[in-house]
Amino acid sequence: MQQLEQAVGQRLAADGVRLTQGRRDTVEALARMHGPRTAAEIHDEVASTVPLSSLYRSLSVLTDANVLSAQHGSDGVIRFELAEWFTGHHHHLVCTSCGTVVDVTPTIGQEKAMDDLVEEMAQDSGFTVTGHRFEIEGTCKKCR
Amino acid sequence: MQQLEQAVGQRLAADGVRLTQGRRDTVEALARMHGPRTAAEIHDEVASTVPLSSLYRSLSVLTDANVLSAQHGSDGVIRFELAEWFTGHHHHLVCTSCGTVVDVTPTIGQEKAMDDLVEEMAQDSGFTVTGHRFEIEGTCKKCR
DNA sequence: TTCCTTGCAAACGATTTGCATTGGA
DNA sequence: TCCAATGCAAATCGTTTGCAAGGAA
Repeated sequence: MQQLEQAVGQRLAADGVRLTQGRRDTVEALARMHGPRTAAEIHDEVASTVPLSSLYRSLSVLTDANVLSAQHGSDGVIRFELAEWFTGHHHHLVCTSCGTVVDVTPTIGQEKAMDDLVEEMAQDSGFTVTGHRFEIEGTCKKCR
Repeated sequence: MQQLEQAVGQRLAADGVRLTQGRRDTVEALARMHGPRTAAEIHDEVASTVPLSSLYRSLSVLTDANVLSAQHGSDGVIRFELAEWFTGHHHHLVCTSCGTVVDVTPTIGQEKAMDDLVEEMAQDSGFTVTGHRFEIEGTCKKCR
């Protein structure tokens, strides 16, 4: 966990901002939680030390510094998680009923197949491909 | 356009709701606009006949009836477009610089490959897969 | 009549911001 | 010291809703 903290510190420093206790708590909570979480969910974990408005500010700073990545869910709420340089490349399974999001890590073969698809499909669009987002929609156990 | 209207009428009827003038205007504006549009953008087109709150209600009814599909953008705003039964199944190429969105229609083979990937990746998640969203990120000609 | 629909204004809820205060390098 | 960071309350803004009036079957 110290190495995570150190890496976070460096990324923040590169942006000219500090790694404060509140930000440390936020990153740690998120690391503990595994997967995308809303500000409210994170706040439940750090409420005693970080008020909601400060949490939002931390999340914003951390996302700018590429420590976290943010995704806007279909329920209109933003979910945060550790960026891929830490968690590894992955995709999301989203429950269209309750909004729950679960990480799915593709095998090398799957990712290769996906990259090939991406290249093929973008072929004559004039775009330079820089990445992809793949989201599997479904209904989770609880909602079925 | 009459066939679109008829199909819309049927879908609404199946939900026990009416195809009113406001809803007709909304669908037509969207058909004219090609691609995902926000409520505000649609409202600009129909402001003289449909107040914003009614527009939101129409969009909700139309989405429930599967006449439209809604997507939550990375700016937290909902964008609506004609559902795929009308536009055909497709994915989006998004320019991460200017936000431009281009439709990409996969070939049968590509879509098959994608479906296989989806099934594989969702395998032991406990989710019942209902669909997928695939977004290719890149830089468009203009922004390069 | 019986529902569905509409318009307006007010309510909501997640997120953001102004401002005065605190704290770390 | 100096400027970023914090805490609180108030403001934003897209979206939703209550309610009374209007409309189609």
